[in-house]
Amino acid sequence: MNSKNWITRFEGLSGLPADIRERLVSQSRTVNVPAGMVIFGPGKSPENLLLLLDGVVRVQQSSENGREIVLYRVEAGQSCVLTTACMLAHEQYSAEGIAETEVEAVVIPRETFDRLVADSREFREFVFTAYGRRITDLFHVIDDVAFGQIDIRLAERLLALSRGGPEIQTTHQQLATELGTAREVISRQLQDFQRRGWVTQARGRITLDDKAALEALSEQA
Amino acid sequence: MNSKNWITRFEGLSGLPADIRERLVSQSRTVNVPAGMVIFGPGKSPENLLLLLDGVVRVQQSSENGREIVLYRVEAGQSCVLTTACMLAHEQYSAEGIAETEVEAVVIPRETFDRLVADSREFREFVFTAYGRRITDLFHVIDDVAFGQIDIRLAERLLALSRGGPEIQTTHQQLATELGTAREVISRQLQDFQRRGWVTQARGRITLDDKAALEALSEQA
DNA sequence: CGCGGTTGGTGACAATGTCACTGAGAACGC
DNA sequence: GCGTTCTCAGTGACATTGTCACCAACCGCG
Repeated sequence: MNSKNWITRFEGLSGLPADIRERLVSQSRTVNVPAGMVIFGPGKSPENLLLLLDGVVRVQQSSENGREIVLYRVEAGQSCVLTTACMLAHEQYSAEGIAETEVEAVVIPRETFDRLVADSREFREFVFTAYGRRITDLFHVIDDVAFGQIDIRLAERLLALSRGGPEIQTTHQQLATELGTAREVISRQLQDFQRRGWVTQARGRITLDDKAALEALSEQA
Repeated sequence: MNSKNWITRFEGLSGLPADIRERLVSQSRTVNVPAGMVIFGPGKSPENLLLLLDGVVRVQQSSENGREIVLYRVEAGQSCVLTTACMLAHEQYSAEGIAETEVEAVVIPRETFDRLVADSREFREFVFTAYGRRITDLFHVIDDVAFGQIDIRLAERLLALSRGGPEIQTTHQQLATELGTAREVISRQLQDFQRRGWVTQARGRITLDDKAALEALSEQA
């Protein structure tokens, strides 16, 4: 990614006036982060706003007893905005962000971010729109966890993780973390799906044989 | 509330420069809302930022099957910031805000809000700090719902709702809504607490007889 | 007083989570 | 190759929480 035209990759930024674009580009830099790296987390508060050019960042929360739940994912073309609230509020984030793949991102320093918010209505709109989406995501998580049934949630998540291809590389434990439940629960549900011929399992790998059926189930939500 | 000095009631706003304070006061107005009124919700997106002078707004989410859960409360001296993300993002809020008591609030129009964010670093800090708190609240809700045990959560909530006095005016159904669970679950837990001598129940009313015990339980979290 | 709506109690059962343990593959060193 | 060790998955027993159907006590009101 050597181009200065990364701005065009962000829907909400394309309308920025030239001088603001100039500042965005000149006062930021791009970084590459290896897969698996913890980008921010408890005790490691984010000092910058990240705009993802490539890769995926998974944001999850851990509880004391060791269980975890995935809150949302930040994908290429999106930004880690929620961290800005924490970085400007100097507050401790209880969630952590992990590079799920190799990640390439634009780093905008706190100070630059603040000035852009001050100087550009379009940038403000970009930021608050991104906030709105994330907050909606969080509401959805709460709804799911509080009221959703596991089989439906699992079907949904399998489809979301499959992304076109029919095969998913994952363990039961990882799926349990996705949904904030226990591994055994996932194992049983997957066996149920397998009995019905909807999926095939192998060690560390799940094949979706009947996506239509999974979709039908997930739409009962 | 006839005073123009409501600004002093907001921690984060006291540092605003004189001209900004002037604009805040002149371009806003105060409203009084009766208890029980729905301030915003699905199909009724908020058009303004609210700063609460007095009273409490309860923000909750409802699912299709009729169950509900309380997300957080906005109290005097706080603001309904999360609505700003939705109002600027033109996005549909799935949560609703209800005046839990009579409410007196300052109304800041969208346009004024946007300009204040642009022109004042202190105001930006105020806004993002408020965001940070709310988001932390949401994380806490997710943690609770996903991993918390009911008895502990109920004890916590009883203490939070009691606010000094030992008595709470509420029904089992309302408590169920607080925690996103079913009435029967609350009924059983309260009976358990009663058997242990921690609370006394009457129709629509609960007395906390042994707060220490409830606190001990809630701190097992 | 009787009536209807609200509130709370209860038992049976379903769904999910917890615990303890087993066995099957994969990875590694020798 | 061969065993050792670790990760991953399967299982039964049980605890907790949620669902359903129903009843009883209480309240306000005509």
